[in-house]
This record gives sequence, structure tokens and C-alpha cells, in this order.
Amino acid sequence: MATSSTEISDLLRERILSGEIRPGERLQQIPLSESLGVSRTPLREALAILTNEGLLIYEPNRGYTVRSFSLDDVLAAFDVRARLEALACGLAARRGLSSATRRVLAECVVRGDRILSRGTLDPNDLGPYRQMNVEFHDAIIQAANNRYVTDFVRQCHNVPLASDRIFVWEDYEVIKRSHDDHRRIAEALSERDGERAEYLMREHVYFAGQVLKHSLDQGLQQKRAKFNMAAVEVL
Amino acid sequence: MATSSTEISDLLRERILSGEIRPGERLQQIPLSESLGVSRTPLREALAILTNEGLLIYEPNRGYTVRSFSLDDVLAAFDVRARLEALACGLAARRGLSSATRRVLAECVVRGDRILSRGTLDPNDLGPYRQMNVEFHDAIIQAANNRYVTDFVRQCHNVPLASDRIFVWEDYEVIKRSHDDHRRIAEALSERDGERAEYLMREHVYFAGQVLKHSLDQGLQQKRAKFNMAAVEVL
DNA sequence: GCGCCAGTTATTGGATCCAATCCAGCAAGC
DNA sequence: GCTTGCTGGATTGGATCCAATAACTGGCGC
Repeated sequence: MATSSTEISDLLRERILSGEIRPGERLQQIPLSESLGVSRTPLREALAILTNEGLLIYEPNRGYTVRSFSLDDVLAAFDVRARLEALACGLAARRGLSSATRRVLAECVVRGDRILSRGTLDPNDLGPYRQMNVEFHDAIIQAANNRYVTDFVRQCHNVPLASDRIFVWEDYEVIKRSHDDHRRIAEALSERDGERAEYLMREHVYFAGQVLKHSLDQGLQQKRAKFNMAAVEVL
Repeated sequence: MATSSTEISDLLRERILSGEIRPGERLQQIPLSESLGVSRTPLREALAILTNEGLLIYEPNRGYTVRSFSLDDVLAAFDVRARLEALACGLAARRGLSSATRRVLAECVVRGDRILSRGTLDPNDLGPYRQMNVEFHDAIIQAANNRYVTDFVRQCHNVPLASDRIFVWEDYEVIKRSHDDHRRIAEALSERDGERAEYLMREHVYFAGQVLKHSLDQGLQQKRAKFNMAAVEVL
């Protein structure tokens, strides 16, 4: 059971991003505090934090509601992530990779290769691929050692949908292209070619955003159901 | 007198950024709430927000202290701002400037020209120049219409020092170069040359960071005293 | 029948209260 | 003399209480 305000905000954030708590939903303090088993005081601190993060909307004397994200919001986050993760590549290349980071990246490439080696994609493969993807990006961001990059990229994932970086890429070709990007990025980084790594990463993330956009443009309804995109309001 | 939690956090943020409350200082809830004329409950919400923003450090059962920023932290913020404001230029160029934005930028150029026309710089000119500088950058960021850019750039200014974008540039040549950048950026934007505007803005902000770095490297003590850089811990 | 007004209820906002934790100072033992 | 353990004070953390504001319902008038 959550007790401190940060634990409460972490829990609520998760529920919002997962779609368990839906956009537009009102968060009433008393019922919520009872269901969480805490009093209103720490809950209110948590709500203030989430509002500050942009996940909730606050109106004085009217309370908190879950914010709705438009497709434009989501794409805006991808634009920013593309630049920030590119910067991360540049910084990481300039600093030089630690052997640990180098190892993680190499491992990620191998894991991806293995998953994609059959030439088709099982639904069961999505989870492991997703995990690998997260580790790959996180390793680079960590290597950049820039507090603001780390923070802001995390905040970019505080948009429903973006938190699961891959789950609209059910297409084998799309994932393959993405993984090829990874390979090239890892290569450029280990050669300390910051410029190239930057360029590749920027396009890599931007591409993901475009795929998402097109996925949503066509066949919206099915995907909503399939991937529980409850938390995204598409205009 | 501040009453709501956001007003309290705004007030405290200002005091921290201005150096009135110094880094490392402990913020005790009871004395602080008394001096602010509010009770501890809204104050605690405000402290939670500021902690989430990275301005305070929180340790359970030990309370809140003002975070110390290293020179590296400040430079990290400049790196990020350089990329984000460059992105803003790209987005603004793609969208096309509104006539209002165009007018603001043109006006900023004229105001800067006037300030710099004498070939020297009065201490009295710093205030107006600073104001103009802020308006210039804000106009572009607004024109970009990307929620995350807006938010994150603001957060980048939540680093003591960076909140006053100019005040180490007491040098005429430095300000002149900066203003020439502005002119070229405005030009590129009105021609919808996003690429060029991006490049120029990135270098413009990066340059500011470098100037700051060098200013601090040499003659640190005097500047600390002169500009009340209390809130920055330089390592 | 529809809309406006008033009283009631529910919810938020701020203050206070009590328990739990931490820190400082002191004392006793090694 | 130094370290270690205890105790009292202070501070934080969570719960509760009361006031203020807003939404809701019912009644009244048009």
C-alpha cells in the first residue's frame, strides 16, 4: 500500500498512463484516499505533483481531472524526444562510452537480431523487443549524463501511449527498420561519431512518431481496442 | 500574501532563483509557514511541487533543502535549451509566423539596435536589453506551439543564473554578437528558412552558455558579489 | 411546461492535532 | 578521553476538523 506522497503519485501516474484511470475522469479526494488507504493530506501532495507534471488539470474549488492528450500533444512529445535523444547521443559520443554501456548496447543489438531472425514477428516477441528497446534508449541517455535530458525524456513518456514506445509497431518491417537504426546508432557511438549518431537517433525517434501517427490515422478503432489506448483522445 | 499552493510555490521559486533563499538552506515547515502566513498543509503541497521540479531535495523525515547547482548543471541546461529553442525555430518556420509574432520580433530587433547604437553599454541599458531578450525568445517559443518545448525551456530557466539570461554579458561585444544573432534569426524565420533559423538559434544559445562558463572561470569572486550568484555553487 | 431562485448537500481548502522519527546533549562504561 | 547508549526536544508525516465554495435539488413564479 502506498504511503508517502511520492509513492502515491507514482502509483497514480502508472494508473493514468496505463489507461486504468481515463482522461477526463475526475479524481475526488475522499473516495480516492479511501481506496488507496491513505488520508487526504499526502494524497493532495501527490495530486499537486501530478498536476505540475501536466497529467492532471486543476481548477480551484473544483478539484482535479485527468488531462486529455490530443494526437498533436503526443506528436509534440516525439518531436522533443527526437531532439533530446539526439543530444544524448552527441553528449555520450563526446564523453566516450563506458565499457558497461558498450556492452549493454551490443547486447541489445544481439537480442534484437535474435528476435527478428525468423523473418516474422510473433505477438510473444513484442514484450521482449519492447524491453530491449527501453534498455537501449535508457543506456544512451544515462551515458549522456545530462540531468535535464534524463528528466525531460522521462516527462515525454508521461504521455499516454508514448510510455509504451513500441506497441503500435506490430509490423515486422517497421520493427526491422527500427532495429537497424539501433545497430547503426550503436556503431556510430562506439566509433565516437557523435554527428552521425545524433542524426540517426533524431530520425529514429521521429520515424516512430510518424508510424504512430499513421497507425492512428487508419484503423483507429481496432487499435484503440487492441492496445487499450483509452488514455489518448484522438481528434 | 500567498494563499494557494501554486502561489506559494511560485513565490518560493522566485526567492530561490533570485538567491534570496540560498542553496543548501533547510526549509523548515513551521517557521516558513509562519513567515508566509499560511498553514503547513498548502505549504507542503508547494514544497512537493518544487521538489518535483528539482529545485529542492527531499529526505523522508528530514525535510526539504534547497538544491545546489553545479556549473555543470547550468551548462547542461544550456545544452538542452539550445536544442529545444532550435526546434522551436524549426516548428515556427514550418507553421509560418503570425503577423503579431513577426511584429514582436521586428520590434525586438529595433529595440536592441537602439540600445547598442551608441557603441558602448550603460549599466542602465542592461535591464531593457534583458527584457527585450526574454520577449524575443518567448515569442519564438510561443510561435512553435509545442507544449513540451514551452514547458521544458521554462524548466531550464529554473536553474539559478539561467533565469536571468543575460546578466553575465556585461561586455558590449558579447551583447552585440548576441543581438546580431537575433537579427539573423528573425530574418531566417520571416523567410521561413527553418534550417538556418535552427542552426543560428542553437549556436546562439550555446554561445550564451560558453560565455557564462568563461565568465565564471575567471574572476569568479567579483561576479558572484556583483550579480548575487548566491544560488550557484561553482565547483 | 420551462426557467429561475433558494436551500441543501457534497467537496474542496486550510488549520490543527497527534504520532512517529530524528537529532542533540548528556551520562555511563570501556 | 573516547565511544556508546539513552533521553528530551524538535520536526516531520498523516489524520482529522472546520470553513468556504460550488454543484444539486426542489420549489416557486412566470
